[in-house]
Amino acid sequence: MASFTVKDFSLSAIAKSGQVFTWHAVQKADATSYLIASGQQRCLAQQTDDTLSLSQPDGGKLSAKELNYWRHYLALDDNYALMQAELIASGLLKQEVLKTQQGIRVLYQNWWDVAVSFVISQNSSITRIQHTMDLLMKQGNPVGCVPTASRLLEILGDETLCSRLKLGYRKPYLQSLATQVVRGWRPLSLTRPYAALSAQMAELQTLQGIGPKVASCICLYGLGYLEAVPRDTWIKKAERDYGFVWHERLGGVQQQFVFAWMRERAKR
DNA sequence: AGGCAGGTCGGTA
DNA sequence: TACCGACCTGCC
Repeated sequence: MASFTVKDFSLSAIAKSGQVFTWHAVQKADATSYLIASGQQRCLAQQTDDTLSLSQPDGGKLSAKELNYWRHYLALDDNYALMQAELIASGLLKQEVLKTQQGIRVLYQNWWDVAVSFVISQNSSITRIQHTMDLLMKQGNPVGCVPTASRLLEILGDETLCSRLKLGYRKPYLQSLATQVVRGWRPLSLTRPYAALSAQMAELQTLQGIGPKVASCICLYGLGYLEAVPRDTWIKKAERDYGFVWHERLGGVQQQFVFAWMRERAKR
């Protein structure tokens, strides 16, 4: 089992931050672990204070290559102290917001996982999204991962399997998306590394069921555009009620803290 | 019980 | 370009 020393990092805060639906919490005697899926890979992550431990789902050792993959996925290479300092210095984020939301990171997820998750997320609730994703991932190959595009088409075509998912009007969207990907469609930035956000956004929105919100999610969570700001109901409320404006380079990171802050204060 | 939920689409002004 | 209702269905 590999261990990292982390600072101001929190698996549970990330799990609750609404950016990822491919984690599965596993309650153990002493702590909470998370089974994490990304693409065709899975790992087990556990945190005790400043120690983060990563292993294979069965507890086995991860290879060096796999460790690199998960280290990047979990944004362990990003300098959040610096990014937070920049956001504060810009005047666009108050210390008060950061203070109550320590430990959040914007993950570097697999873009397909994000696309599927957030097409499903539209006009739905977080608990329902999580439930649907859990069911869907049981049908993945390997089991526990988001189904590949071709596997997804099989599932959607199987009345028995599909009816359990209760996708509603999102089903044709997923069908169309998966069909495009099977035909070889890929996000622009994967073939042209420095594609501008606006170009990538426009291209994503040509797909059925992907509007500005979902496209932003794919850009931020799945393609590494830290400037992309998904404007959902919470963020629109933050703009309206508190006048938030987004940092031109780190708007997506800023948005993630604001989102958590808004949801937390709504509980009171 | 009935409205709402991390939106998108197609139609209208 | 901007706004509006419809939309599957589970959950509170």
